[in-house]
Amino acid sequence: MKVVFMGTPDFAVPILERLVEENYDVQLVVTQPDRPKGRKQQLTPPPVKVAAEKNGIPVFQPEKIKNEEEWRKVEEINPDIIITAAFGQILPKGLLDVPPLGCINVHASLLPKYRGGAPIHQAIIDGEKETGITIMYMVEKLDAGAILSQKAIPIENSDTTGTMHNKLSELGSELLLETLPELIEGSIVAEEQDEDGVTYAPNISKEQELIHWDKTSIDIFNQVRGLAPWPVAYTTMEGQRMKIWATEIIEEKTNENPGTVIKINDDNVYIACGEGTVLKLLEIQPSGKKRLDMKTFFHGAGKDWTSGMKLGE
RNA sequence: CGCGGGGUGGAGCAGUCUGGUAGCUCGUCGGGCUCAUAACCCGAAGGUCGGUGGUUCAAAUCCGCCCCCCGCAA
Repeated sequence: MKVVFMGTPDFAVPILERLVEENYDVQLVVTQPDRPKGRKQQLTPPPVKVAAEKNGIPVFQPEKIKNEEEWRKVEEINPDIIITAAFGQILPKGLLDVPPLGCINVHASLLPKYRGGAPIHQAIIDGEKETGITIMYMVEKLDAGAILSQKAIPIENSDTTGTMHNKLSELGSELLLETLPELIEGSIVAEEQDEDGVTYAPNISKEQELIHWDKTSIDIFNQVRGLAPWPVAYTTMEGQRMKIWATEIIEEKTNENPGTVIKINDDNVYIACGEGTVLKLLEIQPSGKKRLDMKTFFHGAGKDWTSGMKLGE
């Protein structure tokens, strides 16, 4: 059985690798073109490309798979199935119709919730207590196809997008390997998504990275861990940008205005949030500096911090 | 050549503008106090000040080139 795998970032790598390990005949890996990355704008291959080359699988990097001359190249392989995971491009109808077993996608949410490109981030930002993996058929509309299988896992308070990303990537590869045999046998029945339960998780925008201190400590706590380790929530201090990597909710109330540094003792810093709630900072990163825990920060650049200062200005 | 911050004992920083014996908050090690301690007191070790070339009687500090880290932008 010929498999074509389509994926791009780290999330897709374990999924591809497990397929190869289980001896699925992955004949072609389709991934995004190398993109300039970082300060130096260095052309960097996507992680999936690296993994594919390591396994000696041919790689195809179309600029736009929508273009017929591009997807026809995939058709030439005559794949029995196309499996995607965070590919980053929408497959055109013509290509969706190519494989006899269909095109299936490994998506990091419990569909119909969180359709879109940032399901893990959004679930955590929303304070969800669980999320999961959905494997579904692909249709023209984004993440809207009939569901083949689904598996949930809890989101702990200690989880961030980073930790969930790893857990879900692993869960995704497991679920895929469980689902594939059933799909091939035809013993599985796909279920249409409940359109009433649909929510969306579009890619994180710049605005979502800024912390609004008038939100409650719980909301900010969730925002911070939902954006860690990428792209990371930030605030400002005397005009300087400052990333917030980790926080802790404090069960106290305050009358201070949101954003005010209300208390500093030793390495503990408490910030007033909305509705009188309080948040403690654990790890921050001033612009141009490295990520520091508060104790370390106060040994150096944070020496002059005093209560009464305001964040977000 | 995209914009900007930075590289100073193990950590985080000051000192650079106005060259002249390298400092702060911690950590480490030894000793003391204590029932005890992450607390307190006393003492010690530890730095070619990113690299390289230059200016100078003298360079962490001024000038040139290179390397690395980070924030923004893409």
